[in-house]
Parts: sequence; C-alpha cells; structure tokens
Amino acid sequence: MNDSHQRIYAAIAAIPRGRVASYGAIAARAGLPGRARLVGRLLGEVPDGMVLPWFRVLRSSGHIAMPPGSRGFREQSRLLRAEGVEVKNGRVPLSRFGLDGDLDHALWGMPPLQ
DNA sequence: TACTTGACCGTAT
DNA sequence: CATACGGCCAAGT
Repeated sequence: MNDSHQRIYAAIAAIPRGRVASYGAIAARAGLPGRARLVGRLLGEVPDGMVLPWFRVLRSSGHIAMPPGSRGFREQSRLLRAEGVEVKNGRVPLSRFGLDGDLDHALWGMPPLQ
C-alpha cells in the first residue's frame, strides 16, 4: 500500500454518484498519467474492508471492463442503473456521464493531484 | 534474471 | 467495427 495506491483509491472514491470515469481518467486525477493499468490491477485487489464505488470505473470506450454476462458485469450494470446511469449493451455514454481526469475539475469530489 | 499477464490507453490502418 | 503496435508496469512463473 504505497502513495500511488492511496491516491488512486482516493480518486475512485471521489467519483460522484451518478457519474463514471475511465481507468485513464482515474490515473490522471491521481497525478499518474499513463498508468491506467495500475488502476485496473488495484481494483482487483482492494484491501479487505475498504469500500469503493468500483462500479463507476469503465474503459475509455465507456464499456464495462468485466466479461459480458459475468456476475461482476451484471452487478456493475445493476449498481450503475440504480443511480441513474444509462447502461446499454454493456456500455455507458461517456458524453453524458463520464468525468475527465484533466477537465471537469468542479465535478470531482477531490482536487487534481500533483 | 527473463518472460508472461493483465478490470488499460491512444493512435493508426 | 476489428487488428496492430507501442506505452505502461507490478506480480507471478
């Protein structure tokens, strides 16, 4: 659990309800541009007890990253729709719900890091 | 030490 | 829409 990890978890936790962000946007917000893979890796090993809105993280295309039809895929779709986010064919229109890591400063629940 | 993997990304064809 | 490529890099073999 180093500083980069902390910052990434913080960025994920800062995505407002009803909005989503891509792995790359999370990394950029955490002050780690180009490190999208690190975000994906961390989401697969969230410390026990830590609660995160993991379902608000999508690929840059707006698609859910998990395999279509898998349990995680269905759970993520359900959680997103529950807060008003449109999910059609495993995809969310980022034009309407997506947050950018560099822009959208007023929408994030935290200031840009680094 | 060397090579492979993977909830990824942007650009190019 | 689909493939390819180079970037990224911590973990696992």
